[in-house]
Amino acid sequence: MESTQQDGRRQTSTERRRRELLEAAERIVLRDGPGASMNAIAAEAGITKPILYRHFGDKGGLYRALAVRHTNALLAGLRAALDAPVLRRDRVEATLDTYLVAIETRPQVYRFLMHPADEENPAESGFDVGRHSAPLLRRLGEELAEVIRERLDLGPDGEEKARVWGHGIVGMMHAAGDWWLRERPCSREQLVQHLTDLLWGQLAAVKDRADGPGF
Amino acid sequence: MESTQQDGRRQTSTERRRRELLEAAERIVLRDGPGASMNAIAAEAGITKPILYRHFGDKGGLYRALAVRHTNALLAGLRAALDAPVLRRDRVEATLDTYLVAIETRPQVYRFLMHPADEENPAESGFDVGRHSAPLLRRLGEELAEVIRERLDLGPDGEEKARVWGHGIVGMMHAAGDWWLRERPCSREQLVQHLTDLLWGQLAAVKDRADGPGF
DNA sequence: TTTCAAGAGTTACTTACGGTAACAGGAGTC
DNA sequence: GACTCCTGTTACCGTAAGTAACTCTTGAAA
Repeated sequence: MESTQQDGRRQTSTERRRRELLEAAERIVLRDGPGASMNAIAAEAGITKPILYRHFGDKGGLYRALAVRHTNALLAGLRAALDAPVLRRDRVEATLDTYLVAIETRPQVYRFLMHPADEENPAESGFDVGRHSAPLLRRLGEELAEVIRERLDLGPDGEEKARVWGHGIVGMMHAAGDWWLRERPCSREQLVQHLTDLLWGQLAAVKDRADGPGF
Repeated sequence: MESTQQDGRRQTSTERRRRELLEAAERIVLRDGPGASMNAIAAEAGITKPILYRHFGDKGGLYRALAVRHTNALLAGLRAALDAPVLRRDRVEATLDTYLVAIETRPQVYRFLMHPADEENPAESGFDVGRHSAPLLRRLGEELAEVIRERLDLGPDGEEKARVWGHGIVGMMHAAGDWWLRERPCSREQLVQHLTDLLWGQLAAVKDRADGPGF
């Protein structure tokens, strides 16, 4: 009994330490971008490199641990919007908006999670670094595919179609959000409306221009 | 006159050399992935590092030059499909298919252009490197937005909507293509059909499942 | 013909970063 | 008291980006 409790205490102790290290890492990554060095992170935590390596294996491990944290938070929010008991179109709008609010309110975290390149000063580290967008986007795509599959009646090849749509819609949301966050050409509400219009078939329904070639 | 000709000859000479270096770089990048070292590239070209730096400034410059090459080739193909004098739906299908054929036939080039991480052996270079997807995707999005704007009558805020749709559709194509290329869950034709169905408003039109909650 | 300018090329170096021994306390446990 | 485990250190290795300083060749111009 006592030994079990002891093990428990030790476990929580190392886990707490790990959390502290992750928080230090996060501060530095938010300050220096994904190119932050292990030395810098260790210094911020008040220790030296080898401890980081003992906790996270390698730099990828540390970054993965950081990414998992934020990814889980984002996914929880999206799941809630996706499961809301409202009309389909409202649900789509709510989900898009949830995602956009997330990237709008914490752009640094977003850049870390999604954006590989063009960080900070281009003279740094030669070219670029960091990047984990692919895993996150794939997770999002699979989640959405599952929701689509279990909600919609897509006929014989519905399984396949649901997955294509899931990844496609996530990609649309991601690319549009990335561009919007960079250029801010319109309000969030307008962006959501435009995207929902697109998903609601307006591309097929809208007329050709009078003056264009118009096929 | 003679001096002008001289300058011309010198210019073409250095440009030819630059092209040769880029071709060597391409061979190595295709062999070693985006983590290819400048030393390896120089060796492949039969020279040493400083020459590469004189030609391209830094590693980013070299990679950018490589990316521009392929990006231009891809864009030319897409523009042709986008401008074909056929019905709108056929044009959309042709454009999607053109993109998918490109990434299917030269996946290594695609990975280099788009994909930052998960290359090769994960133990290399600590974490990951390379990446320029953002510039390419942004260019594609802007191109598509222009086509949409000049072809379709989108009403008062059509300018804005065209840009949102351009980036959104490109993102959809990219994400779906990336996932498809990795998992190959269906034929290219089926993928094109599913994506076109999505863009044609099937998400709005399709019925709820009989057994689901069905909002 | 000599001279000059410029490009191609080299060796050898610096700097920085990821990652790894090897070692030194300190706190609980048998 | 010896054992073990965790935390922490210093000092190092390998590799890769990027630079400085020098040489060689070539082609034009005086």
